[in-house]
Amino acid sequence: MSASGVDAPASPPALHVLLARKLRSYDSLSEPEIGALQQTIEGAKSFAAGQDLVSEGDRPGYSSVLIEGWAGRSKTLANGARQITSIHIPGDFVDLHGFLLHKMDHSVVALSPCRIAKISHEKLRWISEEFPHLTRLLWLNTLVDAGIHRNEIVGMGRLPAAGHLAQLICELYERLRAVDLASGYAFEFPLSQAVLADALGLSPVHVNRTIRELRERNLISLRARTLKILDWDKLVTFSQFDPTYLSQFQEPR
Amino acid sequence: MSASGVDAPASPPALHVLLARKLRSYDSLSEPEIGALQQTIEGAKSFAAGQDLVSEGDRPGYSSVLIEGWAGRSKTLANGARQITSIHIPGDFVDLHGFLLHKMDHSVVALSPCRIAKISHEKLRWISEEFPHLTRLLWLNTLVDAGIHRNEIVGMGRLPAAGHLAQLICELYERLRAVDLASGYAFEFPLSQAVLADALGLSPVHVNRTIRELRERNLISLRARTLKILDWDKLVTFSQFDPTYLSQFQEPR
DNA sequence: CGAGGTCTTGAAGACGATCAACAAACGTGG
DNA sequence: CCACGTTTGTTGATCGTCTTCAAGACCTCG
Repeated sequence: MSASGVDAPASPPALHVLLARKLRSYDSLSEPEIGALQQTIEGAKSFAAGQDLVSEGDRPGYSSVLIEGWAGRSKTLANGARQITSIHIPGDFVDLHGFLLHKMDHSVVALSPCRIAKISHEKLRWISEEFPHLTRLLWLNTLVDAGIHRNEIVGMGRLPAAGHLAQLICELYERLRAVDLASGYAFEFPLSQAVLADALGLSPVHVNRTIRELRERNLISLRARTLKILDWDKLVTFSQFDPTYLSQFQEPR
Repeated sequence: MSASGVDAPASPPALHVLLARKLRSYDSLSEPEIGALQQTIEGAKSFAAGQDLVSEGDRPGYSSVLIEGWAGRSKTLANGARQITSIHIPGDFVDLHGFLLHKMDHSVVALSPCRIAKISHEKLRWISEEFPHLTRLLWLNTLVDAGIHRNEIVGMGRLPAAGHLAQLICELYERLRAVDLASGYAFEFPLSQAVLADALGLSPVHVNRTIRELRERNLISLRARTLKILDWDKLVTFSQFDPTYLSQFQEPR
C-alpha cells in the first residue's frame, strides 16, 4: 500500500471507532452501546484485490466491516458479465444483511487490497435483543444501502453515462468525506476503468470516453489513482445529485 | 407453502392477515407478535391510480402497507423523466424505511387504484423496543426490498431489454404467488406499457417491442391486463432468474 | 358513439458496444 | 536501476440496441 499524496490518516482507526463514527452520523450513541460494539469485534483479516470476501450462496456466520480498502457487491451472469451493485469504503458494513438474509444473494469482492473485521451473527442477535436503539441504527445502515441502490437504479435507467458517472463520484465523495477519507475535494480512487464499467453497467471503452467527457467539461481530474473534483457545484448540477438518501444528519432514531 | 390453485379471494384479507402471512414466509410468528401487529393497524385509505401515497421529501409519521392494488417507488428528474425503482403488490410495506430514514428520498405512487393501511412510527418504535424477533422480521422485510433493488440493477446493467423484462415478470410472479394473487401461471397485471417503461428504464415504444419479443418466443401472453406465463422454465432460463434474494423460505431469524 | 388513453408499427438517429490496435503505467526479477 | 511482461488506459471504426418522432389502430368508458 503506497503512501499517497492524499492525506490519509497515518494509521487506520480501530474498527469500533470507524463504525461508531458512521453510526453516530445517524444519531448519538450511549456508552453502553459503544461498549457493546467494542465487545462484538473479532480479529481483522486481509484480502488481495480481486478476492471474494464473501461468495454468492454462502451462509456466513458473521458480517464484515471494511477497515481499509474498497469492496463491491457483485453478481455474475451466465455469460461471465459482472454487475457491481454497490461500492463500499472503509466503515461500511459490506454484508450486514447476511445477518437476516442468511444465504448471500451476491458476492462481495475486494476492489483494492482490503482489511475487514468480523462481527458474529450470534452477537448481532444479542445486540438486537438487548440494545433496541443500536439495533435501529444498524437497521438504518442497511436502509441507507437500499437508498444507494435506488439512486443507482435511477442513474442506470434515466441518466446518460456521463451523468451516471458524475452521480457516482458525488456519492462516493460525500461518503468518503463522512469517514474523513477526502482531503479537500480530492480522494484516493483505487478503481480501474474496467471495474468502474462493471459498477456502471457500461463497457470499459465507454467508461474511458465518459471520463474524458467529465475531464473536458472541467468537472474532474483523475490521474495516478487520485480523483479531484474541480467544480463541486457544477458536478452536482450536472449529475442531479441529491444526498438526501445518505441520511448523514443526526436525528433521534 | 402449497398453492391452492384457486382464484383471488372474493374480498381482500384484513391487513394483519396479509402482513402476518408475509412475515410468516420468513419465520413463524408467536401469538403476542400477531397481537402486536394487530394493535398497530390504523384505518385504511384509498388512492386513485397516479396519486402519490407519499411524496419525495415528506416526513410521514407512519408507514403504509398495501392492501389492494399496485404501487411503485419513483424518482422524477429535472427533465421530467421518471424512474420507478421497485413495484409493490398487496402485503408489501411500501415505505417501512421511512420509519428510520425519516425524510423520504423518493415518492410512492399508486400504479393502479390502491388501498393502504397505516402503522404509526410511534408504534413501530414500540415494537422495536418490545419485540426483538418481530423487529428482525420487519428489518428482514426491508432487506428483501434491497435484494429486489440489487436484482433490478443487474437487470438494467447487464441484461438486454427482453431479459430484464422477463426477470421482472418472474419476480412479480413469485411474489404474487406468495400472497395468493396468482392462479396457476396467470395473474392480473395492471401496468400500462408506459409505466412498465418507467420501471425498466426504457422508452414506451421499446417496451412494446420487448413484450412482442417475449410473445414471439412463446414465453408469455399479455392481454386485457392479464399476464400468463406460458413456459415457466424457459422464462426462468431466458431471464437467468434466481429467486434466492426473495428469501421466501422459513428459517429461524 | 365519440374521446382519450393505450397499443402498435415504421423510419431515422443517437448512444453505447464491440473489435482491434497501440500507448502508457506498473511491478517484478535480473 | 533497468529490462521486460502484464495490466491499464486511449483511440478509431463499425455495428447494434434502444430512442425519438410520427402516425394510425384499438380499446374502454363515459
